Amino acid sequence: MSDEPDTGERISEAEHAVMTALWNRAPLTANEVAEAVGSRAWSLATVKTLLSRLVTKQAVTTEPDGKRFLYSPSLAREAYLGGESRRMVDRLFGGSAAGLFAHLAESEALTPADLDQIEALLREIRK
Amino acid sequence: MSDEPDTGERISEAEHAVMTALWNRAPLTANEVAEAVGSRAWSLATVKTLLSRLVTKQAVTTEPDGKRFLYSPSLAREAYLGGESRRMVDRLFGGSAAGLFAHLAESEALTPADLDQIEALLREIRK
DNA sequence: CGTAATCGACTACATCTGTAAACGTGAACG
DNA sequence: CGTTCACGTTTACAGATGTAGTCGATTACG
Repeated sequence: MSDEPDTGERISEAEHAVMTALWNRAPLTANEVAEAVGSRAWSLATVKTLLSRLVTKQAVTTEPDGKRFLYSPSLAREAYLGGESRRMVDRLFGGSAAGLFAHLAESEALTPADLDQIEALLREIRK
Repeated sequence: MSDEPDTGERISEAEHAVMTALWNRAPLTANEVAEAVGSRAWSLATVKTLLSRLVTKQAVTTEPDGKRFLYSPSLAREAYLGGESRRMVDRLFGGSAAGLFAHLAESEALTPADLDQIEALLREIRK
């Protein structure tokens, strides 16, 4: 029904790490992605598998570059964050962002810096 | 290292639905849980499997009641929400709650009611 | 008492996920 | 020109998850 980045396909945690690398800098070769996600200590094979799966899920596109491929994110980071954070707020707090906020506040999960920024954002919105 | 509700074991989405039923009202029999999560249209067998897995994960405890069991949440809702929301904020927003908030704000995911509540909470915290 | 209903426990099985090796092919190098 | 690299593709496999059927014991009903 459309050729947009398929938002319906769920992206797993490991895949998300790959997406993050590509969101930070793209296009990248498989090797570069492997380096970029270095913290995970994945074998190159693993990274290739994840990239393939992401291509299948249409979250990443490829562009031939000589004998290899350059990978770029097709799914925008914003769209992904939007979907995921909405899912989470829905699932955990019945869709109430205020519920989430209340929880973070109660559990001391908010740093003073967070509070300042949030306050500033609120003022901005209310302006 | 402790006999507390095992926070380490991840709870899946389906399992979370069961936990929600138990958090809303407990103890419940397997049948009652099945009714409580009615929206999911699971067979009773499925609910029983999920309950078993939750017991294994030590997120739910049982108490014999004649020939059957009464199930109660062992893992507190607050603890679960805390863990999950933290995970999400870490994963998606590099640990910045303000980042999450900014995203929700930008994507128009905040209702006026949310804004009011958050503002009130902020004032409360700052008091 | 015998049989049916009820329960939890065990088993089943297709997907998805994490992780990676094996394979085939074309390019680069000696 | 043959062999080794470098890549993408295919295949593998264990563990988690979604979903549910089967089994054995126990209870309740007739």
